[in-house]
Amino acid sequence: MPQPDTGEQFDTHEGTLERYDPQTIEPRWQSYWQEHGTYQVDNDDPRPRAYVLSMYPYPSGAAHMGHVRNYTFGDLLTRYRTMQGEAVLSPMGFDSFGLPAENAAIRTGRHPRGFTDERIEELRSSITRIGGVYDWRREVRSHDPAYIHWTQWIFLRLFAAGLAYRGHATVNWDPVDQTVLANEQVLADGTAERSGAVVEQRDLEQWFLRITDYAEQLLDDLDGLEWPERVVIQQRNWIGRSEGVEFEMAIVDADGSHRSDLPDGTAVRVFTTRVDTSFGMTFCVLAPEHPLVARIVAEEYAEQVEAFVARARHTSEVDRLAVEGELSTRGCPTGAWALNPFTGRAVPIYLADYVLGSYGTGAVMAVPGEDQRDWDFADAFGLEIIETVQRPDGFEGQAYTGDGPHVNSPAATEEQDATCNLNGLGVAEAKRVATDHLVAHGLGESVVNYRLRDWLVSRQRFWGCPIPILYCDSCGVVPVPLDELPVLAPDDVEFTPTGQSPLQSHEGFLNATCPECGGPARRETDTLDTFVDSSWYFLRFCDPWSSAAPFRREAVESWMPVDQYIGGAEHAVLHLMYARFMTKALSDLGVTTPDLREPFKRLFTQGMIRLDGTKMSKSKGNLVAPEEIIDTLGADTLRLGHLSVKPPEEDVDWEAVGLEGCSRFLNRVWRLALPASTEWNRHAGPADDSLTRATHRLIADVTAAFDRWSYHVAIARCMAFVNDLQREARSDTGVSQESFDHAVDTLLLLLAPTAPHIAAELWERRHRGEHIHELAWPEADPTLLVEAMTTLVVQVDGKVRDRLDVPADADEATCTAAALASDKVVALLGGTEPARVIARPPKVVNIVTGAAS
RNA sequence: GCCCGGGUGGCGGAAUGGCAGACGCGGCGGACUCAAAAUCCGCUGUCCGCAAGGGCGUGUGGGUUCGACUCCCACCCCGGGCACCA
Repeated sequence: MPQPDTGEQFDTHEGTLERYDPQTIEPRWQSYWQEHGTYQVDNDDPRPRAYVLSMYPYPSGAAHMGHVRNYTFGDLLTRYRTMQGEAVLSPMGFDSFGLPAENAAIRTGRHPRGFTDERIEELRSSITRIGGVYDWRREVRSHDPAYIHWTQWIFLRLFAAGLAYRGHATVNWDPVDQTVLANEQVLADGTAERSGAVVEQRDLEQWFLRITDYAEQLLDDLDGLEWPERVVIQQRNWIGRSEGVEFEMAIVDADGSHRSDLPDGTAVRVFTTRVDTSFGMTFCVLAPEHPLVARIVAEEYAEQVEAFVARARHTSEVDRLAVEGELSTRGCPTGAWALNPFTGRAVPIYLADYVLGSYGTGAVMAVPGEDQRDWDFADAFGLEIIETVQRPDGFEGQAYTGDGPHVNSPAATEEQDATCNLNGLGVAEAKRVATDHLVAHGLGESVVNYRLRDWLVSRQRFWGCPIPILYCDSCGVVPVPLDELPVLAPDDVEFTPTGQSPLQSHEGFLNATCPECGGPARRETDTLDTFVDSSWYFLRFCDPWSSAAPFRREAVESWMPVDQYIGGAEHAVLHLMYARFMTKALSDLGVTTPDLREPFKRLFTQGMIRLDGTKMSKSKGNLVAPEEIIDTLGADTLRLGHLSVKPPEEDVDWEAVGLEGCSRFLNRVWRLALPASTEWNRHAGPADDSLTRATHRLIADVTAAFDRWSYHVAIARCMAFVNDLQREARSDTGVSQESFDHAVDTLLLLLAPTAPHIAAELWERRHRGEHIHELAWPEADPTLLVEAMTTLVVQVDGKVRDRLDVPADADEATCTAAALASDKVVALLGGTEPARVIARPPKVVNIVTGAAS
């Protein structure tokens, strides 16, 4: 039994209790955890392993509230699971390449490294002051030469495997940040996710990673992840799997005969998901950039088509997406015809800007009867509409996309009937028959298309990982030899206001020797998207000391996959998709193990912090500075504020965070737990049964709430417990010393993950130097969770009319008898017999009178 | 348009078919104090009532059930995602 410690560790002046002062206790414990390596884990740790990871931050200087929220969840989980006996890998690092530092360099002329290093130190200090505990020995920074080395090594492995390639494509150009962007970095409205600039389209030669090779796996493996459904759906949407059929349509004359000006077999390939509606195809549409356009266009339309194609090319993606435009101006006839293989009839070929050259085959068959967009186009150009699916009764729309029996297919001739008759079939069955028909006649085949495009990774920026590639006049594209890595950007660079990367004009960097022929070569000046850095950092954390490889395979095997990943939902598609791709690719390349297919087993996405409805993030600055709150109320109060305000996955308005209540609560805990406190009426008598039971109930409730991430409920339970305990310990009867101490100690253990500093301080004072975070999480005694008496709710016709105390093990007869004996029930029944009595002992008895019905 | 969330006091929210509103904020009243702060005690969904007590109440309308914030159907509103992807 711990005795109240009135020793030398602190002073109590006569009658004055030492005040709770987070300013003195918080730094003390932060140093303690760091110096004692409380949260350092080694790769040969014998305890069961857990990997808890918060997304590593871009170093933007002092932490903002979003960081606080993010890292509080990760930190409490690390502490909680450690108390549960696990070796928790809890690393931290910095995503330290990126444009803010480069833009600052352009503004000030100062090298981004110094700027970045300073901000890393500021952020590290902030994170420490929140009480976040990490194994800092494992820190990684994207801009460290060692990290650059292995990022480049990975890139070269991907290159050797054909997963990194240089290709020509129409790409997104950000005129403000002066670089190309990946599709994922462009918002739906055509603006850049980072800079907000309207993105332009440019045809450029760029570096890509072949993420599309993994489209199917990226989709299928989503099923095995314990991720928020919302994020899984976003990834599914982004991958955009679409099953359909591709088939060829011969280019013919209007009467269906061979076109003598074209070589035999000239055909356009179309992709459709509705091959069952092919009999309703009345025209066909090509993307303006379709390679066949110039060859098939009829002479009398040549000028018109040329103008249309030129306009489409110069129209930005934004405008092309502006649906409001007149449909008739968005399409253009070509005068060419294609043969519908189902009907044997020729249909006119049109161009339309809404058909994308980069999706499917860049050409579609148009079935206005069953596709609204085709209907609109047919309407605008006066084209024929054939319905091929029977409309349900009362259908009033135009195109019909629902199910129903097929009609009008085939079109009348007996000859067609014999090969492919869809009439009467439902959509699914008709698709099967039509597909079989095409395949049997060698006209087409089933295909799966994805919306996902390859990941564009080159950036025309200085402050990123250089792409380790050389261009030699005689040997072409040559990878930098592995033993020459890392390729580092030079320090003697000048940043010009034009925004152009200084690498592009730095002779010392540009000129190199071709490792293959020994001749002169030019260095690649583009750097990698910073999402490449962050697509493997979680692997490096497993073994950041490795110098012969990015990490040792055994180390990764022993920690991966991440058990709990924590971060913002804004990365739902970007970072999380890239990291999944990289994990699969590295597994296939043998860099990791064959069974490591997914990096993050469980994902938690916490809500954003808003102030006056606006997002508080790195781009909007520190609208409320966490440091100011730490300086006044303390980090523990700030942590509790974040935890108690709302369910963690929801967005939070800063105004809703109740810091005062949390601060008051911690002050109460302080006075309750301070050994010298004389405020409480404690006696030496036997243990107080009801308090002991309440304490065990608290353990059970808080643990259950933790396990379902209901931290706001866990804290509410602790607050209620403190209120009750205070009331009892202030009463004339008081509480037993033994039960009181058990209650307070338990409370401190339960608060150790959420309010770590105050819990550590009070525990040390109560237990002469013991360290709470090295102790085990308390366990509730199940026998004490069973109450002797319980409240029986008595309902009459479903309405609560009385509450009775009954033994917890009361049987049905007892409960029913007690309920029927209740004065209120007797009065309500007024002597009549109840029609029915439903008893669910010992919780509820519902008495049904005949009167209600 | 499609897909996901969500709608409960003045506010944030709690309640996994069985006591709606735990806990916190705010508000009102009181104790302590010369006074204030801090702390403590009480009240605080709404309507009727002097009171005892009762009516109503979880976006709307139906349904299932002895019993619905909870399950089912339809709808309205808010937030987010996707959207010429053929």
